[in-house]
Amino acid sequence: MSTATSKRELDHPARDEIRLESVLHALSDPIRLRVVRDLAGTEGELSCSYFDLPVTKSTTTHHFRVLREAGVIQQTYRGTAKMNGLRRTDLEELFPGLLDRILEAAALQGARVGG
Amino acid sequence: MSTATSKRELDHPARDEIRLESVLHALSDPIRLRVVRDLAGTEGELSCSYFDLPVTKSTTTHHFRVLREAGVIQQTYRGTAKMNGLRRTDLEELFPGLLDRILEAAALQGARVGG
DNA sequence: CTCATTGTACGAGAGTCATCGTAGTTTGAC
DNA sequence: GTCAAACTACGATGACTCTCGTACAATGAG
Repeated sequence: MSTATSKRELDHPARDEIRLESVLHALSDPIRLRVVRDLAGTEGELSCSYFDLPVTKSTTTHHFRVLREAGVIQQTYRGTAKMNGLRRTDLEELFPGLLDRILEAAALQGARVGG
Repeated sequence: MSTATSKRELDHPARDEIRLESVLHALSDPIRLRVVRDLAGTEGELSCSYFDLPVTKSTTTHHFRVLREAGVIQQTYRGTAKMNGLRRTDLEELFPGLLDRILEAAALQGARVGG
């Protein structure tokens, strides 16, 4: 099969378990904020290897785990790849408008600073 | 004089030096988020001693400094007191709507969880 | 089966963070 | 000058974070 989902399961917090403080902490790291911005600019999901981050693979794994455990992204295995998607709906229900404002703020700062 | 401002000066980042990551990090701590919520609910400024935080005075000082250095609050001495105010205008110019959304998210979570 | 791709687990190191206690400074009131 | 109130500075401690390297596991292609 071409896009089978593995039995390997990953722990995600339920929607009601997502804490604002954890989300803000997850997004306060430049690398993770960049990942989230890339995810937000894409329809669907992206594999971990899609991102060309300035850190090693182990560190990349770490950052994606922080995002997942904070409830910002949802991860699923597809073959050898691990696909990542924003939990837009959950976040929007819990914290209306928050993600969009943060993304907008990041874009504004990027334009200002030149990142 | 009754409300003189001391010569003791405190370092604040200029508006253009405020970084989104630092603001998010500053707000990702429960105690600091609570302080900011209290400040947001008040017209004008509040002294450090106004807050009844579950930590010692030294730790309180630490948290207010983090908030100040991130550009979230502005601090001035008035007598023996140190007054704290949100940098609403600066934050609104840099990151439109961000602070309000975070405050709203915190309020929603507080209502949900019961904080 | 073999192999390359993709990501994980583990341990370690350097750094930062939240917290405290004690001692000290600054201010205003008396 | 004396004193209390408000806050700071400093050092310490334990926890957590970001980073890495090496070794390992799961998958799909050949």
